[in-house]
Amino acid sequence: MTGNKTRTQYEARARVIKAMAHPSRLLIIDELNRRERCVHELTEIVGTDISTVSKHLSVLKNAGIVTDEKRGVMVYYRLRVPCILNFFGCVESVLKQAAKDSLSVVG
Amino acid sequence: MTGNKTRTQYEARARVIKAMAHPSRLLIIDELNRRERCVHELTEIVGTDISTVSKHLSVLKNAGIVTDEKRGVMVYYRLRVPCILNFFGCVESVLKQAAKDSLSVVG
DNA sequence: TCATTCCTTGGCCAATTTGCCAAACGGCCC
DNA sequence: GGGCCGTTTGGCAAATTGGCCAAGGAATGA
Repeated sequence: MTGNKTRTQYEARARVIKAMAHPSRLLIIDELNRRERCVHELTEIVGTDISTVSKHLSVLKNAGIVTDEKRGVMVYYRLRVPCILNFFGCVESVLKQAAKDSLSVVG
Repeated sequence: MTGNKTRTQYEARARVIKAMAHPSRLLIIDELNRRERCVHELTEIVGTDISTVSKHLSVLKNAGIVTDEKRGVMVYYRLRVPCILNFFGCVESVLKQAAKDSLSVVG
């Protein structure tokens, strides 16, 4: 029964994946892969309102993808699971394949 | 924008990831990794209305994750990019880490 | 204490997503 | 043609998301 994967497990996975499914959050993940960053820095990089970035970060944090650490007035975020980046390699494969067949995803 | 990646590229990636970000679609991907399946079979596995499954499949297809092939009356779907599955390994890492800190994602 | 800086939260609105039902489409066989 | 089966599409309601603005902490320094 629980032999393999339950619906609950798929839901858990989906929550993690969903947390990544936004351009700004992907940008944030990419940036945090380089080094930790405070919210203010990320806001400049992303280019939207700081409240919006803060909400994106809380989505990522809630999904277990990033951690935060308060040092003084600043809150520094960093990636919690480095392998997230391999992930992107695969997504690129999809996009490359899609490009061959000129699907609309490639945008 | 800081790096060599444009917003457009992040949007393309997000579209692919977003297409995966649903429990039923993850289940479908997992199943298609075993072997190709027609819509009717997938409907039994997923357990929702066939029209709902069909829409999930069109999301996956549009993202370049699956292909379909009509043979007679049936439409068979299969994975287009096998590495999608490695992807899950990483998601599991996230969940495992999250479990350690008992975050809510694990649900 | 007060002001400043950094960040988070609440409120609101527009846009998107998900599910079902019902209807349409497309092969196939009689 | 007519009927059946497998699949897709349209339409609708409920729920979720993403963005901004404004207000609410929390740490620091004057």
